[in-house]
Amino acid sequence: MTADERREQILGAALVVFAHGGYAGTSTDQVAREAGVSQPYVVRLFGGKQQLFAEVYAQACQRIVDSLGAVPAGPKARHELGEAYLSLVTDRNLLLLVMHGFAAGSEPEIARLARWTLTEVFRVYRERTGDGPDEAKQFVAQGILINVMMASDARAHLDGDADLAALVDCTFGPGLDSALASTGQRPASFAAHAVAGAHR
Amino acid sequence: MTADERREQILGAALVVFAHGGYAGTSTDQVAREAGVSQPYVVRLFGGKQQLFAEVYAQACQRIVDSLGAVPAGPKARHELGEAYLSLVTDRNLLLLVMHGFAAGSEPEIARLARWTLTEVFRVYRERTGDGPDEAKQFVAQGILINVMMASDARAHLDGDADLAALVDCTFGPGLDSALASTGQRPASFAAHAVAGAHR
DNA sequence: CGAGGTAGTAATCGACTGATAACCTGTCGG
DNA sequence: CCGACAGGTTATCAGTCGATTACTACCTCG
Repeated sequence: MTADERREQILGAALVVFAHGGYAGTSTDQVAREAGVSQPYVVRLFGGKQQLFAEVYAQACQRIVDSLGAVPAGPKARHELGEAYLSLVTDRNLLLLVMHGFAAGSEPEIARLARWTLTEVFRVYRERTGDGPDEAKQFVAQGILINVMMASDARAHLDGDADLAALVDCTFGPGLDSALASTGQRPASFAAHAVAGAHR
Repeated sequence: MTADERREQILGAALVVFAHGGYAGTSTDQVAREAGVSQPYVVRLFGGKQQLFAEVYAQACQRIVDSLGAVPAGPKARHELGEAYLSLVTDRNLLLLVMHGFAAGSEPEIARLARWTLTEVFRVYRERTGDGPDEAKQFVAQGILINVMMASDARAHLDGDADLAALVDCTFGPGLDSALASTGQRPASFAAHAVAGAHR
């Protein structure tokens, strides 16, 4: 296997384990085992744990921005951007990783990427829909709320809590269940997508 | 010093360092040094690192819910709840800790507290204002957006980025700067507040 | 064949971490 | 004075982690 392919494979593995444990809570050895390679190789390929995390996080942010950016402008853009986002958060690993990034305000580079992602989503929404800043802000806020609800696994704990159920109900609008029907942890298409994205 | 006083003092110190590094990224020794005691004492007082974090996190969630819960019902409730929240996030440590909790969906107990906090804010908002679920959801979403913007330090990075500036502008409504005028990292009143809150 | 580059691994190390055990110290009732 | 308990420390340990070094297997081109 070429080094580029390995890189993308390890990035995929790192997404899974970093999403679960965050940066500090995950060892390079866990990443290596998930990817099926040795731990020193992971370190050498990426130059260190920090750089590995930064690459994984940057790739995740890029995926979000790319996915929303692919929606064309027009009267249906509002609806399609919502659908695109719901389809993104179907990947729980992506979602959890983004959350970890939001909490890592201590690391300047990660915080920068977090700001960039928020700003891009805001900008793309305005550009594609023609809406004003307030509507765009509400789109972003709603997206983050969805993230938090998914991260804390709210949909699996509605039992007996009518308030939580009401919050979940109106957070995920209609058309949610269609998007979440296929909640496979890691979409089979991702590895292929990542490899295809490699530059060679 | 009484053990109860020490407990509250250490909880305050733990809030600061956990907010910065998260659970896994913070050692019990860092907590101990911040509190001015020895590391084994921290471990023994709380029974372990996990229990310490759980207590700190629970206290933080409680502070949020209590603060919003203190707002009386009435026509001005909408505005006062917003003000109360803005005043809460003035404490960057509280905010960052909550973010870390949102990202820690792996730990069931932390995720439970996160859900509980979201639900309580949602419930209290509806009860105090009489608004419907959609308005309450938007309040919650806006609150989390504020968290994320503060955590990623967006207000300090507006330079040259008109989109980010627009997002920040309409995220923090008017009356923000009054609330943030005193953005000391750790309000001087907090330590006293914590100690005063001890049950003795 | 053999030189050289590419893709990896095994072995190992120093630093750090959470936890435990044993010990110290002031104070207060009898 | 003295036991005893609450508050707190020093010393220490076993495990884990990120990183480095040195090695190996394989391919490819002259």
